[in-house]
Amino acid sequence: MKIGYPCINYSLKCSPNKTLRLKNFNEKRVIEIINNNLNCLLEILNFNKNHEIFFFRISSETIPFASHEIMNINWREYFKDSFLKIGEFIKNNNMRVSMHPDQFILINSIREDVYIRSIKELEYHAIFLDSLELDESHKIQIHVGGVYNNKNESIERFIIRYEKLPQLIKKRLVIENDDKFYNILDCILINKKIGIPIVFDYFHFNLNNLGENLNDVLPYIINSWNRKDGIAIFDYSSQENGKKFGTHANKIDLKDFENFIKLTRPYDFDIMLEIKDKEKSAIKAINHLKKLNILN
DNA sequence: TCACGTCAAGCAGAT
DNA sequence: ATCTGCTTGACGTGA
Repeated sequence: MKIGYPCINYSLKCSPNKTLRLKNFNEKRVIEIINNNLNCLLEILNFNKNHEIFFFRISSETIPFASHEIMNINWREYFKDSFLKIGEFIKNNNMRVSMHPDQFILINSIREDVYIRSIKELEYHAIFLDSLELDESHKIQIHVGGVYNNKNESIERFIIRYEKLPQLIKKRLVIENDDKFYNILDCILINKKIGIPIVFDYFHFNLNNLGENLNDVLPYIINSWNRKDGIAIFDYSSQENGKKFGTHANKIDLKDFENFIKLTRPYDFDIMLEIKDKEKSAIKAINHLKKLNILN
């Protein structure tokens, strides 16, 4: 079991998320920014190593405009040395990383242009992880997508398009149950047809379910991950008190976290903490699991 | 230097 | 038809 957090580290001064506006795009500037982002990523991974954090979500913004037609540098080649260095660091320290493209990535979109752009963006994520020379246990997670007034057809479209994806994307792509549209039962249904692994989002499960039991769905989720995929990935968050239902917590609620851990025993999986204070909660969670003798 | 409107991209639901 | 949340940081213009 590895514990991780997404994209940013507030304890460090650097940002791995620097970007630039499209209208200000120029080659020199974007190279500087990518350099900054990659250096910062390595700095974060080093921080993580020092705090025994072995799971991390890499920001989709690491290479700004990577899949945009304006991108005129061969970034894979240009930053080859950095990629190899970062990849080595991840492998040498037995870390796992993942990526999570944002809400514009919809392979089941009814709009052809959105579908095409989504594939390009997924390709960027896949090439990024391939450039680090990481095996396919390092995943790219997306939601199933839009509903477009017909869920069955939209699931069918997802399946058909998934089957057609290039192998470099397919080998890394995993789906996550979301808070509004595609619940865990939908994900299990899709997994049964195409075998795509399922990221189980515990917070979304609590927000969006049809009354199914956690214990009934857990075996399906765990088994959706094959040997080459690594162990399952779970996303964890809890409700921020006093905020609108569905708002992610600012800091970890250790009691709720412990309850989640107890409810999911004895399964083993890696946990991405989607909590706003990032590394602080990850450190707390790890310490807590050590106290419970779940981590050593 | 600072504040604040805006940023490549979609969808769904509310107004 | 238009706005807002998702989820949040960071850019960069204008004062």
